[in-house]
Amino acid sequence: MLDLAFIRENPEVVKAAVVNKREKADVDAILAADERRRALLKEVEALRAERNEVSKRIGIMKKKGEAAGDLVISMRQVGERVKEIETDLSAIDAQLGEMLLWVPNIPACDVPVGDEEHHNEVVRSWGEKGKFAERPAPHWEVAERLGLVDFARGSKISGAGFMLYMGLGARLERSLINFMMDYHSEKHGYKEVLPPYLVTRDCMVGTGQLPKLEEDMYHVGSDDLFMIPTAEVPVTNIFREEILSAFDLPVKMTAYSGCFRREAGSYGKDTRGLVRVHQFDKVEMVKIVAEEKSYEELESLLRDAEDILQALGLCYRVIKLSTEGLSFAAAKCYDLEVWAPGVERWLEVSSCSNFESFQARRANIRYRDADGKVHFVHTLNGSGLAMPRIVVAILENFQNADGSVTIPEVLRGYMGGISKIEAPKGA
RNA sequence: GGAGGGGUGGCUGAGUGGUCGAAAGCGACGGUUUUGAAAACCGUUGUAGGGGAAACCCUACCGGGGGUUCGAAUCCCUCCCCCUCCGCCA
Repeated sequence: MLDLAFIRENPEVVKAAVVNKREKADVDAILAADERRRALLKEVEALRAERNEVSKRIGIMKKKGEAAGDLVISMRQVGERVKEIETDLSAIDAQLGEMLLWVPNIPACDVPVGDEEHHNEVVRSWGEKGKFAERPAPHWEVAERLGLVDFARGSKISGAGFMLYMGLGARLERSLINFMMDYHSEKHGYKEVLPPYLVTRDCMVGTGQLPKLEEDMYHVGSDDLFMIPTAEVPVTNIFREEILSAFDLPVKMTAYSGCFRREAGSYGKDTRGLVRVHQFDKVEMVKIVAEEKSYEELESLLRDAEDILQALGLCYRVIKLSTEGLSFAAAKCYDLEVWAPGVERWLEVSSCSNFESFQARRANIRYRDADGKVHFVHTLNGSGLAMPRIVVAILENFQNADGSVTIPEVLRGYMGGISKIEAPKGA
């Protein structure tokens, strides 16, 4: 959410953000509602001031045993008028609040304007695309041959897009989670968190998934709870409605969670394999920082995510997203894309974003500086990383001519010491 | 799920219709004193919105929402959360 006073004073900046992000918020309607709201407020506050003052006098008169009937009657009328205005005011407040929830964050000034295809920027890349004698098999073939994922039975249990990992496939997934969690908590100094997977509507509004993305979310109607699409939601909302001390900042947290996405409207794209699924595992990093530090913290967050890819020995590139690629809530975002030779594509495995105070305003997360002044925090998060596509990259990059897959060295301790996944005997 | 008890400022906690944004204590901050510190003493100490050039003024907020009343932290309704006991359960 943007500061209403900021919108009032910089309507052109906000309108440009709406256009550049291809959003639909009506800034002029917001300004009109804001003006109307302030006029009503002025009126009702004057009436309330009068009523407060006279009511005080009535109390004193009654205590002395004096009659106050006339004053009571006239205040009854004032009260009725107050109630009328309050009704109008709460209608306009609700309307204004709803409109504000649809205003996107403003892209940072160094974010390229335009569509993703032409204006995303490759910032750097790391590693080499592996060389293969012939085109490597896509991961679903590797996974099936080695008995790592049972796609058919996953669909039988839960429908298309739900994965059933088996044997060493399940072990590989768990190893990756543990490896990443250990790395971020031990080497990068993040506090480990294990959050709930179901959150309230307020949390979803707080981090900006709602109202815009409601149809992409799994919703438990009987309790009005949402399955989290990312651990970002519960973890960022840990400090919702709180005022932190400047001395507690930066807060750095890392969390593993299942992530649940309906992916409505994306049928037909990436329907095979592990690239786009309804439920997946992800290790997330969240930072809560003072505003002057947030861009610095974004760069270090990005490096923390890159470290994982480098440790796994996977070739990747860093993309700075253009305005149209930015999510609704982000001011700036880097994507990490890993090379997958079997599907011959770069796959997004992390988004590292700075939300500035956008989420903090929605979730009301603030901090008190050394002088006692209260400010909104800046929030950031980044995947560190999303599992399924890392499994894709491992299976496709590290497959051998004999059909086996070599396990990256950093995972071997987590995999019970084995260095290769081989086809089950007799298969 | 049932029965009972609670939710008040950074914390503890008083307040059951009127001058209460809220006693008291603790903590924090500033000052006096001290070589320095502690103690003692004095003072300050919530958030947000609106108005104003400013000093400052007004309004709202005692878990959330609604109601009664001239007036609500206080009475009523409703929802949420916490505690105790019972039930159920991985």
